[in-house]
Amino acid sequence: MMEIPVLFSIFEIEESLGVEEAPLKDMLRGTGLRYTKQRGEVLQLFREHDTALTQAELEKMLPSQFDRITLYRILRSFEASGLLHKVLDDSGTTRFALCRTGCSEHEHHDEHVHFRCSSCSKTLCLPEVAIPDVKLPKGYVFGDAKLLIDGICPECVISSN
Amino acid sequence: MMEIPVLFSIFEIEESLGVEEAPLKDMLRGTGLRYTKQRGEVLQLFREHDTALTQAELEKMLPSQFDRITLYRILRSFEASGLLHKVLDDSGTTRFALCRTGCSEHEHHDEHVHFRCSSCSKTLCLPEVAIPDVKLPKGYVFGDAKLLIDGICPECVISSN
DNA sequence: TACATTATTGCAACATTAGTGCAATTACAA
DNA sequence: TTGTAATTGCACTAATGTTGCAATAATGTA
Ligand SMILES: [Mn+2]
Ligand SMILES: [Mn+2]
Ligand SMILES: [Zn+2]
Ligand SMILES: [Zn+2]
Repeated sequence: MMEIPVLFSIFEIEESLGVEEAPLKDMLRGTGLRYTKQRGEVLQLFREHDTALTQAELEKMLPSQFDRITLYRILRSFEASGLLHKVLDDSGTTRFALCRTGCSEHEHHDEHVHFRCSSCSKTLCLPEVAIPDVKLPKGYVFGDAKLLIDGICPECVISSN
Repeated sequence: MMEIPVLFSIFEIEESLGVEEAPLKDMLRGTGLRYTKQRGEVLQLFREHDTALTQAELEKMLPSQFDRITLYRILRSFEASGLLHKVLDDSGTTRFALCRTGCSEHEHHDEHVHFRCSSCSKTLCLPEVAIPDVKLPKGYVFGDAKLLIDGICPECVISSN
């Protein structure tokens, strides 16, 4: 079959993906994951929000409606490759948030505090707040720690004035 | 109808409930909850364990098999009256543990660390380990904190020698 | 003890979340 | 362009969470 002339450079093609899509591709490929429209949309949502999100919340925000199971598997694969981390909760549903630099498929480094606002019920990552050391009783071997603080977030404090 | 003679004193009746049942009654009534066989069994299980338990785990341990919904509601009512508190988890199911003294339906005082052993996967309450203070960024109002530490528990450390 | 009142239980029904298997489709690299 | 392997969508199943309501049981009072 005849070769079709190249109409666009690779850069023009990347640009045609939109402002954010090319970096998304890099982020995904950097972890060994293939880029798909669905994965791009999910990752983009996490980049637009600094909050931990549930699957249900994501479904409402996604630009294209795709299969629930696909989303389920995307979240798990993102976690496995160090793109997302689970955020502890006592609600019974799983929450994920974007990992900061340094997380990989081998190890997560999200030793920061999470904050849940009891007013707007958002769960925020506070990457600048480290989890303080805790002295465990004799015999316990420390692995890692997760800290969730409940309270009122700055936005809700302001709007309540 | 003829009056039936009293055969047992109130103390003998309480004793006939078994060693632990009378105190259970007191615990429940102290919080305004009625004593029932089902509630007694659930509370007894929590008293026998120093770990946080899921509904599924409780169902396997309960001496009498009663309705799933009843257990669901017992756990929620126990939490509401300050008998149990939720424990952080990322498995997707809710975990409860026995509250120490000082919790009421108005307020929970479980500012202690929880420890999850990655070997035996038990989640233990460490009431003697307080959650350290955390300095939040400007604008955030602190409510309360929950800290879960992953690692190896003393029992599992010993048995791995 | 008997009764009235009110809380609790069990059942039915439904909603949400989790998870697996497999065939069709798509991404990627040769 | 094409082959291969990863990813997706669909069907289906399991587990957990939640509410309404009628039957039942616990408690206080007479
Ligand atoms: Mn985070
Ligand atoms: Mn506890
Ligand atoms: Zn808020
Ligand atoms: Zn252990």
